[in-house]
Amino acid sequence: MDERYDPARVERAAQDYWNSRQAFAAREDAPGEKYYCLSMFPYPSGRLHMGHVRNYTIGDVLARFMRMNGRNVMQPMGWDAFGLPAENAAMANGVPPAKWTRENIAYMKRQLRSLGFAIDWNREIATCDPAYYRWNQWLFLRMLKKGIAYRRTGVVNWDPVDQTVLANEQVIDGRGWRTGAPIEKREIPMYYLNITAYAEELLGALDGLDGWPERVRAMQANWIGKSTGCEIAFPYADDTSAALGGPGVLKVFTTRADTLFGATFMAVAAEHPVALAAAARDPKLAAFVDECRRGSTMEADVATQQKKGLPTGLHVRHPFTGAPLPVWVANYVLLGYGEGAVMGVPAHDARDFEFASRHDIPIVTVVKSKSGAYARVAAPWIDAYGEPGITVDSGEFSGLESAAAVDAIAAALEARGLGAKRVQYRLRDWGISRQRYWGCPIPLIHCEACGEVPVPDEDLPVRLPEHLVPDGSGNPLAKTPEFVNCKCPKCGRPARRETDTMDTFVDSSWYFLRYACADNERAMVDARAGYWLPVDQYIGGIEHAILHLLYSRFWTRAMRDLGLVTLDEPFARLLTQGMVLNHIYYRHPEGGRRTYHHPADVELRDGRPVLIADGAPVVHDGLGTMSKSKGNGVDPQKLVEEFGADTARLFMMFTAPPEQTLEWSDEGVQGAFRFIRRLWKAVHDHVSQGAADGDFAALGAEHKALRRLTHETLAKITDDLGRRHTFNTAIAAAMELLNAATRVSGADAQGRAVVREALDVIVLTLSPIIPHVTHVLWQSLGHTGALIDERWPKPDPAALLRDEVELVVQVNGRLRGRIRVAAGASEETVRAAALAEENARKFIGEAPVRKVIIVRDKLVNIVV
RNA sequence: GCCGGGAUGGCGGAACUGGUAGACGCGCCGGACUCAAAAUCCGGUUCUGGCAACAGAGUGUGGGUUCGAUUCCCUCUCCCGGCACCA
Repeated sequence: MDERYDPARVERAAQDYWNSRQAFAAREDAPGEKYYCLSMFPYPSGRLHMGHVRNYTIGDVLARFMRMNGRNVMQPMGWDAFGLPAENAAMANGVPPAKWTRENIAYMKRQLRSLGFAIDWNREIATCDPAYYRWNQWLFLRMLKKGIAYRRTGVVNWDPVDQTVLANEQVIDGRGWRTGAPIEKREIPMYYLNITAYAEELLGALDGLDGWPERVRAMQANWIGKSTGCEIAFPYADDTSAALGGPGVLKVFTTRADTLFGATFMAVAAEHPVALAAAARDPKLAAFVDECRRGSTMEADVATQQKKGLPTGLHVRHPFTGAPLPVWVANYVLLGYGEGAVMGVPAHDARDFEFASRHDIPIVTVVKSKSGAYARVAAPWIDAYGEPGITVDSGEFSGLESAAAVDAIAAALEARGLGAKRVQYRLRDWGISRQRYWGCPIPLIHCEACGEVPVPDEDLPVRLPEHLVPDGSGNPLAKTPEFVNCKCPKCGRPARRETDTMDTFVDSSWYFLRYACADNERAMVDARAGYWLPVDQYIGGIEHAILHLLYSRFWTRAMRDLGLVTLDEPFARLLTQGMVLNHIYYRHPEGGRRTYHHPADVELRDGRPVLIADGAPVVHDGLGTMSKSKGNGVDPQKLVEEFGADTARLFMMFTAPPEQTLEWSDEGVQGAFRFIRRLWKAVHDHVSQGAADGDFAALGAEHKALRRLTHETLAKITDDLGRRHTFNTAIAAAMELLNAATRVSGADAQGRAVVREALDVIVLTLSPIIPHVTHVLWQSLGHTGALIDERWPKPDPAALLRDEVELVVQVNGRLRGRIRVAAGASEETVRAAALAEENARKFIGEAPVRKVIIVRDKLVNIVV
């Protein structure tokens, strides 16, 4: 073998071997239990970034590990190819999104191949291919028929200058990102998927997802947001009946019906009918309603904005006392949640308290919390005011515990027909219509005579014309007559094709099913999906913890209810990897724009960051995700060219556990490269000494210790890779073993045998992480078979036995000494040895020993 | 604002079920090799005191439970992810 490690040569050799044998093509009839290993597919933005490298390396390590453990592994890859960035690139460069996207895919595919991932490229899909998205359309029509999809109006951001709908991220401080024009809200017809019908099931099934991180399950549960409460109807007072043209009720939903007697006002959303009716007669109110409607609908904005309100002058009546309650319009009440109206109980709700204090609305205490001995709620607000307790001043419902009061009040309301207990979810239905070009067309035709008509199955897919270039002023589809103009499938008269496209979350909600049968042109899924699904291990960024994963769980169930799959949950186990960060440095010249500088161009002088080029200081802006705008990205391509794919993979896996954020470090890359070179040299030195045919029959203490370490390390790496997914500690253990193996005196036959065994174990167990170099080293070590076809080794129990163990001796929990005792020594022996330990005795002194705690094979704690 | 997560040497991190804090790597310091440098190899490296043995302090803040807490409970601070049209 070569004395020098040459990554380019090694990686070409290994990849040529795998490619020539189609080593990673997955077959349904191959032996072994199936293992479907899936990493979230990338958006083809142009170049791979480090987050991708990290994501796909994690998946690849698991896929290769499982393959060596006898599993029939499938690891596919594809492209989340529709979306906004392609339209932005088109506007900037005048290139059609289709061309831009396909070129990006070709380039990124080459990059992925260079990293040596064990991917079955035969199953590759791109969501922008008609062969894929036709099934979006096909399923959408079935959902429409079954009532899972439906049409209603929804609110969008409207840029009045560009005459176009903007995404939330294109709205900056309430203005269009390109035009700077104040954004208006518009209500337009859209299609929705009835995910709320599945809320209960999606919530309940979280308990069974024990292969998912607890935090993701918690986030999903909170997102679904089930609350059990009470619907309460407040009858209109005469003024409100008059304004709305007849009697009626104002409905609210509350989880705190026990505070009903503390309600001193009502608050409704700006779009609520009562608000609109009042605004019609009051210009000031109309202006306020208008202002609210212009404001952001983003939850974060709504929650942090100043709470504002105006009285409508109208009233409703308390359902029990009949007392009139003023109705306010408030900007913190959303039409989309609950009934679009809330009852204001300032004494027991922090938000209502703030609102009432500002507007001089009375505060009436009706619950005494068990802990707080207050008689009356008064400023400042304390959390105890909002806690449940015993009701007071609540008529016939006084003196009850909150829970009992809720029950009693709900029953009384129900008897009067003014309310009932009800379950409410925070989750909203999923609006999938996008007024954009680069997405999957919604397969509907609008006919003046027949209304909304589905495109017949035989006409699917509705193909997206690929030559268009968006210019930022509306959806180019709508301006393309050959797309829009069509015949009504029902009556044959001229009709208009729907020009909205689908949310890209639709594309990603079922791609994992399509990998199982990507070549099937006749059906969306077939029996092979039954074989491969569910995904055994899904790997992706934590930023997808809620939306993508929840939509996929819903979509899978929808397909189940349409009889296409028998699956409930698509992803059995989930690993959410952390982001890849790098330092951010910038300069901010007077009156100029910030200029960012790459961390590689910055060094520390006397603890202060300066630009190497001119030695003048730069500002350190902490750590952030690698991005073009912050100028702190590192190109995986350069990394692979300079150090090789194995170093890139090793660095990613070693530097942090997968779920944590990972900090980029050029020195860390060097360290990873150095380790591979050290491993190469160790194998080279070993094999250049000739055969290693000694046996393990009568080893000396030093060789016995190395052999024990070899098998302890094997056991640890197996556990770290297979169960804990802590690749960093697995690598650390392999490094320790290499350090020990290169230190042992291995010139004699037995020494050579134990060193050889250690090297075999290191090469085998690191092969999922650094597959290229280990592929070549395995051959150098004299093995004839290919490493990828080897079985994962098992530790030899005999090698793990110890004669002696070292115990820590503590006095009152403080470390005072160490003792060595025979393995399996009795507690009495251990106790006596500990009490005899010299340093420990100094600390025991004359004091009587009160207790001795013995933790087997670990420590003895003497309590005095 | 709400929901979720995090904070350990100079740095990334380890300590898995309450039991030796700092594995492994980086950086730094010293040495070997070299005409020299790079590379490589060997040794040291939490802080304070001490020649040393050893002692004291120490896991973001303040408190609690325990023989024993980085780990469990409460409080606060700061950082990160998500908040429904970025993907």
